[in-house]
Amino acid sequence: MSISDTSPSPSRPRPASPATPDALPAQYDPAATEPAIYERWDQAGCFVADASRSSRAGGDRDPYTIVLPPPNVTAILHVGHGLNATVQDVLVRWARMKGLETLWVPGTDHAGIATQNIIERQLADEGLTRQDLGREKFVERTAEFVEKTGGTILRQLRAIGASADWSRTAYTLTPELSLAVREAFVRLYERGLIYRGHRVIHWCPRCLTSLSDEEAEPVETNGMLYHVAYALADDPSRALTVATTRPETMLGDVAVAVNPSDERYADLVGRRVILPILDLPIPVIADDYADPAFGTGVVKITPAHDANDFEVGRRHDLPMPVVIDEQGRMNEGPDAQGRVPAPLRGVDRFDARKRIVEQLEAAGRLVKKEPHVHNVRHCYRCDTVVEPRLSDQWFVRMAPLAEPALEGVRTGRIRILPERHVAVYENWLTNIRDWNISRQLWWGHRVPVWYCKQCDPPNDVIVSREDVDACPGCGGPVEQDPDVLDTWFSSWLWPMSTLGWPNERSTDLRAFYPTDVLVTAPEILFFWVARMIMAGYAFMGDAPFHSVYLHGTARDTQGRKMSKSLGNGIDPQDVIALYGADALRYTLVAGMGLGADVFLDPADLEKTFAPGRNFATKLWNIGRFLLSNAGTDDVRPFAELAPRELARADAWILERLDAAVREADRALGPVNPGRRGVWLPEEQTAGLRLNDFAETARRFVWNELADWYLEATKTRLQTPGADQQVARSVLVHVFDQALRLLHPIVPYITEALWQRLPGHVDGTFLATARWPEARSEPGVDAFAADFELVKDVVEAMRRVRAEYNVPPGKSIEAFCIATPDRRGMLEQEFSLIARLSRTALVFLDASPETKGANVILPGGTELVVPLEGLIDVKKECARLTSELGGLEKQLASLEARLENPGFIERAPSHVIEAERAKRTEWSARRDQLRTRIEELCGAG
RNA sequence: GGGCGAAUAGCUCAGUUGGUUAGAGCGCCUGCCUUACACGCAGGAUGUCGGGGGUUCGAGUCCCUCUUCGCCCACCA
Repeated sequence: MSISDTSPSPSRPRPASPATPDALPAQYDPAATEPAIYERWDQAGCFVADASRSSRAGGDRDPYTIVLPPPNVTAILHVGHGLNATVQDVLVRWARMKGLETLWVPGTDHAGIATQNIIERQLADEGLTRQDLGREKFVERTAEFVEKTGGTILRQLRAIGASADWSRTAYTLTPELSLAVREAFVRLYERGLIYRGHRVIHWCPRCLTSLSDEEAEPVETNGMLYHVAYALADDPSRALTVATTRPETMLGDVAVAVNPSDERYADLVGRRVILPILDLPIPVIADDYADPAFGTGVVKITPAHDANDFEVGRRHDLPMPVVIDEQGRMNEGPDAQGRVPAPLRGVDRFDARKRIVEQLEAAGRLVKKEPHVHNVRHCYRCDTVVEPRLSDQWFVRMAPLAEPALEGVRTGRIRILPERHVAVYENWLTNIRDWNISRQLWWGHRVPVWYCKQCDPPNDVIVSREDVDACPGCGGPVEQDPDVLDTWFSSWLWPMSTLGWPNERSTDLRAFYPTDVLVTAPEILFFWVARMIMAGYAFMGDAPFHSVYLHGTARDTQGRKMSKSLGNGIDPQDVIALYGADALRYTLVAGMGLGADVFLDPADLEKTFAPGRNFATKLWNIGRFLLSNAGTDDVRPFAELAPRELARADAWILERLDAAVREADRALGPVNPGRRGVWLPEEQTAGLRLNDFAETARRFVWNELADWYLEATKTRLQTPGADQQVARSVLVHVFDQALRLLHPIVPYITEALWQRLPGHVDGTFLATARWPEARSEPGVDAFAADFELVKDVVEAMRRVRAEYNVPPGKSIEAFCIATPDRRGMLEQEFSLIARLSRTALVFLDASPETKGANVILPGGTELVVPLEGLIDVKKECARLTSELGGLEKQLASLEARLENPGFIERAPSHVIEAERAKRTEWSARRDQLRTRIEELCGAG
């Protein structure tokens, strides 16, 4: 029997490994392994949470809950989702293994504008508009589309290993979640926090809807500043020059404003100027809004098409003519009264700008135009330039909601990581503006407001949790508000609504709310995170989570954000197909400091994901080694081993394992703030260092377990006897623990290997196995520490061999001078050292006469390597002299420090102690070095 | 305009309340097909810690200042 070697190395034919029934294929094949493993986890219900086990519902486990930031229901997976989901999965798997009742709620968002836009594009291809279809048909069609194609992304998340509880998959438009939306609206209305406002809002002329402030994104734009002369009505020889970037809006001008303190224009206030083109007289008013330092200090006032001008208009009780229609064309709206000249009617706003500038020029009213850089807001969904527009919308009064949300962060109930975002959060909440929540769309939650068609006044509003058929006042017919709610009005309820709110007796809500960590990108801190916190306090009286983890962005090698439009994205599925989900996850986690961006090269997936792929291969090969050495026979249970049976290498690797477990727990940090529910100052920024966790685990497995323990144990494993059993037992135990440690990052390969470990119980999964715990205190095991000296000696010998080009196959001898206890230990480890360094130690009581390469190790152990014929005495002298020089310099500054009265007086005693110990150590080494130099080079 | 942050090895970044000779990964150089692994093994090189000033016995770490880059907010028409 021989193992199947599917891919023989091209450069060297490999002999078959020793035959064992459990031997693994030489090559790990993620594509064949991963889907099958996921299927088994799923079928075994590994990811399904049990509310009754939560300590909040009478169970004995602390709950741990994460809600997935719901991707748009029409989204397809990109690397940003992959990053986001990987972070959550690492945390969730870690918590699950730590024994918490862990729930990761997945789901999707109906994404009002985004989804509606997709369907409208489809219709456009068919030559139709949504109006052609009608509202009901349109919504039907969209729902069908979502039904058919939606949720693709959730299936894709499974492929990357996301251990979400799919039995609880949520969607913002289900009846349950729609109920939550209505409840929230009605409660806020009843508290007086929702109102209908008539004001200038951001309007997207392409999506034909209003937008919130957050949805209208400022884009720096190179525009023109036009200076236009408005002649005085009573003195045509004089004119006021106003500056504007948007001349087309002058059709809606109702005044020009100057600052009340501006002496240049003091005499003009109250007089009138002639609005060019229309030849309309409009007043000159005084208002603080006009900045004397900007331009000419005179500003034209267009209340219907500028939010600031609107405020000025209100203060001065000015008319507010609308001159641009919903589509962004010049047209007569309310109050316009002939302000749009016939030739301009129906002309697009940007064409109209050109024409008006031409007309002004022709009329000699254009004083000058100059380039001007300013921010222009664009629709966050379609990038169209947003039009400020006067209209009626529903608003949420935010200031009262912001108060507890600010308090929650200030008191440590919620922490935001990285911490620098706290300032941004506080700044936004302290200056918060009311939230426009109505959208003139068809896809979304309908505003739960009805208007009676008969009552007087006719627009009396009826706000209701249930659908309304007749006016409760007069019994007459009613009409529902045509608008839908902002998508984020359902998203901000997500942590509650997915768990059953508003049903406050819902088991899930009781067992799992508040949730634990919210993992997302900083871009939606305001859109979503801050609003969820507000909703949590407003409706549940508590924060929805205790930690906000804001991760970085995936960028290409030039630092550009990965995006579809730039074509510099990476499809996670390509990476999974090529190298496996584990390789993807490992690479992302290892490359991602707290809040730091991840740099990936879309042009070279091979190189980009090599760290993950290589690491998976390494793990696989350790597994192969283990199974071929310990895979067939029964292995002694590790717990039965007596300490005195252990070899130094065993003690050492066990100590390193404990250190790795401690470090991993420290990197991931406290799971939650504990019973107090409030973070202590010292915990405020602790944990969630996924890259530190990955590095700790990698270092342990690769640099300690594979590089040293495996190498040190090979002979023992191949020599039958009691010690072989000990070595096998330790090896299996340590690898088992290592797989547990790594499982949150690379779940598939660790599960595949773990299930094949000797002693594995059928039907048990690493995904639900217990997280390792450190058994020992750091640094107390002297036996383990001995191995460090063995390592030092081996490394020193390897260095000497490399430096003097000793052929790898050639064994050499080295003289070793050491204190009796160290010498005794090294004598016991003679054969191990000999094998690892190909050097035989010859123990001497004093320095040998022979000249050779010299190494002085910490602790006074000295090695002299004769190397006849190879050693260049001059070179060796130079090397030692330079080493001595460096040491003397360091020693001198150390001495100076120790003789500095200020240091002795003020430095803490442990620092002084350490410095003194260092001085002793260094002096000894200096003396040794001097002696060797004298012996070696003294004569010459 | 306001606020926040960053500047440490070629690259990406650690560096905890000031206290060993400033670290890691990747990359680079040298040698090696050593029966788990060449997706590997062994060894190596590399930093006036952005500039200047200050506090201190002691500064990558604290303060000031300058420079250069980010990010967020904002009503410069």
